Amino acid sequence: MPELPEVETICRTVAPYLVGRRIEEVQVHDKRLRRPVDPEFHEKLTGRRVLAARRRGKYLVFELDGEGAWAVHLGMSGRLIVGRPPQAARHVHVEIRLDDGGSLYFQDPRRFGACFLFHEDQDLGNLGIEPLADDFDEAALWVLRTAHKRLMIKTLLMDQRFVVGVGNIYANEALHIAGVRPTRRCARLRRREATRIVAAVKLVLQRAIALGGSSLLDYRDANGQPGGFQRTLRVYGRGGEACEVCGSEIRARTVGGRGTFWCSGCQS
DNA sequence: CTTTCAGCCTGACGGC
DNA sequence: TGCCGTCAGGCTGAAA
Repeated sequence: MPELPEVETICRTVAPYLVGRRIEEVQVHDKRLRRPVDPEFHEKLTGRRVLAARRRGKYLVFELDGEGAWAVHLGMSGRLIVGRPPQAARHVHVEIRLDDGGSLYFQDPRRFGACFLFHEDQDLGNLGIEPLADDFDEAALWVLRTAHKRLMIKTLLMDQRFVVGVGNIYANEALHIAGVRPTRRCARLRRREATRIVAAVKLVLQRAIALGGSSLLDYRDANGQPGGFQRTLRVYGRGGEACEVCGSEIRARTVGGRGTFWCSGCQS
């Protein structure tokens, strides 16, 4: 499930293959993504040169010569694969050939992803603060919590309009590190806790990027998960187990339709 | 305006 | 072995 660290890692690993290259050929095999692929996508992309690769929230953005940029969202199950076609060639929806003979494949079994051309970043939607940027600090989180006092803190962290890139897994993990229950209403947050949450979000994302860097490019892993990351999970998916920090039981419930986990001992 | 929630989709997994 | 039901999750758009 690509969240910020996975998208960041993919961005870094794909960039050397794409940046500077001209797109020679585009084949769209299946337009039926979450956001249907523009019928003219292949015409509009063919012949363009990729000038840069960057990430905005969970979007990969490839700057192109001429007007506009190309965005890829991986949804739940999307992958970008460079080099050879994926071993299981099913669900490869977009295939791109570059001027150096290289290829890029967009594969997405669940088709929750997106692949489109756009002009301004705001066309990507109303996206919030980048959590790893300096402007995501205690003061920024405090402003958000004050504007949305009734929301649960986990819901706030996961809402892309407020903070981008933090998905379900990292929201759960960050709040465990911060010692704050996911169900806590923003109104009842203390300033000190906001500080801890900011630090925990940054920590968990940076740690995941560090772990994700090695195993993403070849995608041998059946799930495309960054190697080693799952072993570091402290609460996610561990409902009923004992917390490794304090031994208390890890609780589980649904918050906003998402699996939510916290330690009954070290999160208050 | 804000907040909630069903629905999109396939693969994995458990039960029988 | 295989069939069936359930669940997972990011995001959208409609409803409350």
